[in-house]
Amino acid sequence: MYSIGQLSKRTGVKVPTIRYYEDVGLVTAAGRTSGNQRRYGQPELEQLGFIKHARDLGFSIDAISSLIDLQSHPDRTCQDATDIARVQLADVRDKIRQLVALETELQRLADGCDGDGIAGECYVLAALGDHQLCDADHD
Amino acid sequence: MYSIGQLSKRTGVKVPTIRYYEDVGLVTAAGRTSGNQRRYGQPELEQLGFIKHARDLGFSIDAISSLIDLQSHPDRTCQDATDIARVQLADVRDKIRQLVALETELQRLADGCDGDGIAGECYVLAALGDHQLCDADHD
DNA sequence: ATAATTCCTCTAGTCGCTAGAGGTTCAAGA
DNA sequence: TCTTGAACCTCTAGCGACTAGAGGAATTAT
Repeated sequence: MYSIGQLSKRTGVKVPTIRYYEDVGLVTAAGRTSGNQRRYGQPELEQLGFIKHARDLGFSIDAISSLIDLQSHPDRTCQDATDIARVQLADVRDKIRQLVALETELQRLADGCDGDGIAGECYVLAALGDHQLCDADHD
Repeated sequence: MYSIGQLSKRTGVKVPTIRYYEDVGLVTAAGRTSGNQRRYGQPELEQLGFIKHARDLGFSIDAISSLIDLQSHPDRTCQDATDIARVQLADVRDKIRQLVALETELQRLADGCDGDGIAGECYVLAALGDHQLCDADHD
């Protein structure tokens, strides 16, 4: 049996976060000692590991809920889980695409000025004020 | 003179967001008609464009505040503005690095299962439950 | 003049936590 | 057994950057 602190150390999920997950119903309420402290077993450890991994991959709490539902209905087809992963993948690719565009512009921004000038003629400020100066391939 | 709605259309910043920016002091409070409606001129349009552009680039409200301070003190050196941009650039690169790692794993996740199986033996669910199955180059 | 649209303020909600106050329980050493 | 100190408990409030909705007033177009 693990206390919430031990569970936290083993999974890397912070204590208040575990309690938060219980609050929002992502994990089922843990058993308690006579003194009202939470106690966890192996299954809870594994489930929290699953959640941690999914959160690290950027899945929303909602998406993770769906995945957990799937786990507890193993007779349902795998399609749903794959769909959730694909949506997530598309999302990540979109973010990458956007960030790379931003990287390019920020690079030009940071390079355009050697930092020696005065703010009145600063390229960074000018570029931010005038979208024309950038490649305009971001939003 | 523009109403808040016209300003919104021209800048692409939503009406409630403009009011929010005024609330938190990012833009100075607009002038009002006798009927208490906000009215804007060209300088406000340009400043909001600046803010929009900076937000699109991922600058925080705080960072933008600093940049605006710099604009209004054009005698200060450009160094500060460049620093802000560089920090932002480092941040973006870090995010890209992380996302690319995630992309790789999600790709494998989405590919591992053709969606025809049942959830009980779904690769997505298994992979999320067992970090061993992934390249472990993310968090 | 009237009707439709836009505007106003205000409060509360979103997401995924995080921080802090004030109090209780547990585990280990003396 | 007692004591100490760490870990636990609940509860409320806060973060960033908005977004939504209620209820009402002003503006604009017909």
